[in-house]
Amino acid sequence: MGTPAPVGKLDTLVSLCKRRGFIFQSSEIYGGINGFWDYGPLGCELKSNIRQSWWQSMVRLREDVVGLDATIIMHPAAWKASGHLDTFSDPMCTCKSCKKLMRADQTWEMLADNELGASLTELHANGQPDSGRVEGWCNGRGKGLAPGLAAVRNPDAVLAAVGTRLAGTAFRNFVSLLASENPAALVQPCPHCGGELTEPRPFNLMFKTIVGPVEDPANVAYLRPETAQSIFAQFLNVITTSRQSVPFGIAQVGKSFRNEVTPRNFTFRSREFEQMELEFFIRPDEAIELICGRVATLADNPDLSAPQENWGWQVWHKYWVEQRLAWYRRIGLPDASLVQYWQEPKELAHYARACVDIQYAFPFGVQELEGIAARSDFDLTQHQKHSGKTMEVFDEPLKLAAAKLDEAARAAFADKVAAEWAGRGKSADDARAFVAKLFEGRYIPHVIEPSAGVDRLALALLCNAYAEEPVTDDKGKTETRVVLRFSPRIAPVKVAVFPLMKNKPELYAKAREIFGQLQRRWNCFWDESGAIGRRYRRMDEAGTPFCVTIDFQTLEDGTVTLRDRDTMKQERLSVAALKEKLDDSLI
RNA sequence: GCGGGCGUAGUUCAAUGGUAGAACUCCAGCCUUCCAAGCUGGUCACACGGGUUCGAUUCCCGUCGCCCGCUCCA
Repeated sequence: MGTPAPVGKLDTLVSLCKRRGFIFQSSEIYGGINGFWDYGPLGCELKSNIRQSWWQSMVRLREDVVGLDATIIMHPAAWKASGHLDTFSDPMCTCKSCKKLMRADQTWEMLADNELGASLTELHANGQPDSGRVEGWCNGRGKGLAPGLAAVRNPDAVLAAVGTRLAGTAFRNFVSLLASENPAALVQPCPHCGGELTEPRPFNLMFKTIVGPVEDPANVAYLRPETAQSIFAQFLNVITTSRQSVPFGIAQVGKSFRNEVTPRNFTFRSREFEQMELEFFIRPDEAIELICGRVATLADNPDLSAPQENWGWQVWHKYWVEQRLAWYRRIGLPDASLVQYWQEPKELAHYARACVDIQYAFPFGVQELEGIAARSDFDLTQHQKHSGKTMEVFDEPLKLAAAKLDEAARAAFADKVAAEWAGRGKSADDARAFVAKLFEGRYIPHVIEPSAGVDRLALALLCNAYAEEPVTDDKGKTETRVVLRFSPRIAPVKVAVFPLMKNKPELYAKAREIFGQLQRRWNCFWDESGAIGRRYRRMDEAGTPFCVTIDFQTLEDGTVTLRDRDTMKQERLSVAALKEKLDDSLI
């Protein structure tokens, strides 16, 4: 086997994807459209195999996960509840000097976090800036830190104009005075260079559309930016019809849409993309404690091979991380190419308790394939608030466990939970109301969310599979063989079938017969044209793991040759043995 | 959205103010008893739209797309 050559530049892969029919630019005959990609004959098989493998492992092989296939367009209120309507339309500013783009509501925060901000804070001296120092700063250090700041570009005029107003003023006002050519109209400075920011402009990260024939603001709806929300919105229907109870999960695969600022890196960041999401609902830790007496955490070093009754959210979260990593290994991504990135507490969304990114080392950098978040009961709570429908479940074991406690034990438990919640900055009253519900066997489930991108994974599999290797023929001529070493389980075409020669009718007929048999079980490819070696190489570029050739010996003893993509070795075996071998490799 | 670079067959590259050329690929035929062989023939391109010009693939403008950087990434 030759040395796998990593895809150094994405261009080579993009070119192969087009040449072999994996991925095309959307609407290419019209010049293409930025951020949208189509999957050709091989690409759609690859994606289909990814989806099927995911579904198999997440739904079919489990008894505690069921499926859902919801619409892309939902009631707009769902997006209000989820928070997307607000967070996906953040006003953005551009700096007129350095041209950087940033969220308008974060500029002060960014300033507070950087060197420029620190330097200005020092200069501000709690509202008692020294005018000499300010002037010195503008002529000195400020030139490096804030080349765009008005007071740096033009210190004499600006400092004269603001005069004594610098003293005794608040920090933001102080900075704004330095940032403005016109002290009457204060501007907010760019946190990067001190330059003038444009007025905040709205950015719409969700695609809008109109439902119904009348184009009226009341009819605005959105293409979903994630599939997860429909799972939460259908939570009650699924739980009442599926005979599942917490802990259990709802899985969904489907398209999502985000009006990305910058689609980049081939299909990696697309505006239309496909997600594979699981929302796995679990009991709140407090319920586990009532039922089991104690909550298992990672500190207990739990065995993660099979779920246990006493697992708290932390263990469930870790369990899903391990499950997902095992799946990536199974479909052919080596451990060495995967990175587990545990988000720092300050990076987490406010409702998230933990989030792990599973990242892959793409040619353009280590980037996220999947995020596994512990989202507490945030989502269901939001939908409960906005829809007015209760998202509480009734948990019989919990009610029975609570019934065994006497008044004193209940009070002690309530006190303990109230104290814990207070420690996390939550209201003690809420904690007591929550505990009262728990004693009735009721709670809003918490959720662990493994959310993966189909397109990103397809790209990772392509990058991982791509290899170039030198091949020397009998005459000593060396050429480069391009081969996609997909795991057979996700390879778009499993078996290619070739008659050794096409102008021998008996050979041809036998080959067609065998092709017909294999075709019923696997995605097969028929190729009768060109030299046999050429046909093998074509299949190498498509990533087809096996090629079966029917030759004259087949007519005599019924055996065929099976050629292995990776080793290029051949073995001769009967058709029955061939099927068995393929079964072993492909299922 | 901003700045820079780029845009010629499927791919990789030429040439040109006067109707675009090659290699490989692809297709067909012949040949061929296992790794891109050979022979013959064939298909396929100046991203799109304006402008200048007798004439534009070439010069100019705009749009779109791709790449790089900034930015965004619940």
